[in-house]
Amino acid sequence: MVKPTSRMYSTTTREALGLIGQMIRLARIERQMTAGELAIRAGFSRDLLQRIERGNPGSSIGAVFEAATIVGVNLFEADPPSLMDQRRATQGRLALLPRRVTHKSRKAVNDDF
Amino acid sequence: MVKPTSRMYSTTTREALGLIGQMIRLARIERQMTAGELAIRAGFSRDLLQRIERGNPGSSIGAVFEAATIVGVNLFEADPPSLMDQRRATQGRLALLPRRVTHKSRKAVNDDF
DNA sequence: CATAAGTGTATTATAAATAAGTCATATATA
DNA sequence: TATATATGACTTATTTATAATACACTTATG
Repeated sequence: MVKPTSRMYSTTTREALGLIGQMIRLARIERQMTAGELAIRAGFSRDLLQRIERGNPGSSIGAVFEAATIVGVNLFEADPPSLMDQRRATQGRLALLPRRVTHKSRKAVNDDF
Repeated sequence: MVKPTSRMYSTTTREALGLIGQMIRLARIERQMTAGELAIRAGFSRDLLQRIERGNPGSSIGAVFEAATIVGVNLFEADPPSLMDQRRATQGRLALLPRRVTHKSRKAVNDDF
């Protein structure tokens, strides 16, 4: 069974999506690429690219990131090489935590951080 | 007609997705939230959250951003309030370009930037 | 030790995203 | 002005993502 869906998105999410779409579009135009060209290079349809540039929340994140990468919009970091470093650092922090957090501790927990 | 699909993703895209997934998972655990709790708050299934944390490229970008927002993983900017500013700035730059770039100029173009 | 809770993984149906195509419109160029 | 090209919007067929559910396994707590 599946709900009728029609999901809700926070303002932050919608703004972020609108922003990334605009950035992709701007970068594409600056590079003199047509929507069709970018779509082909990214490996998907022009239709999808247009939805991405419009900030459609349902687009697959892989497609969005792929388009962004091609036109040179850097995700997260202005500095691409740091991506792997960040990944490793994150992995390190995860390793410090208990192997599996299966249970929520019922002892008093200071939850504010 | 629809292609057999099975899309290809660049290394950069796959790394970025893995990173964002890890960051969400880490932030969630640090906040003592279970996967089920975060999924409910985000408005989708635990199944989807787990795919997101695993870096699945097919997940909808709206769902990923929503989860990230809830656990406090900031996209693009460390500074949330700047999001709207960025949006406006981008819109400003777009306004400077010809209303519609329908044609690729055939005059010599310096394409390197 | 028994119980409760969380995770990881798999399965199945259904809803949604996507590809492909078409058409109207706008714009740059000749 | 005529032509070629790009965009935006829409439609339809199909693929894919998603929700719901279930089960084994692990860990914390009583």
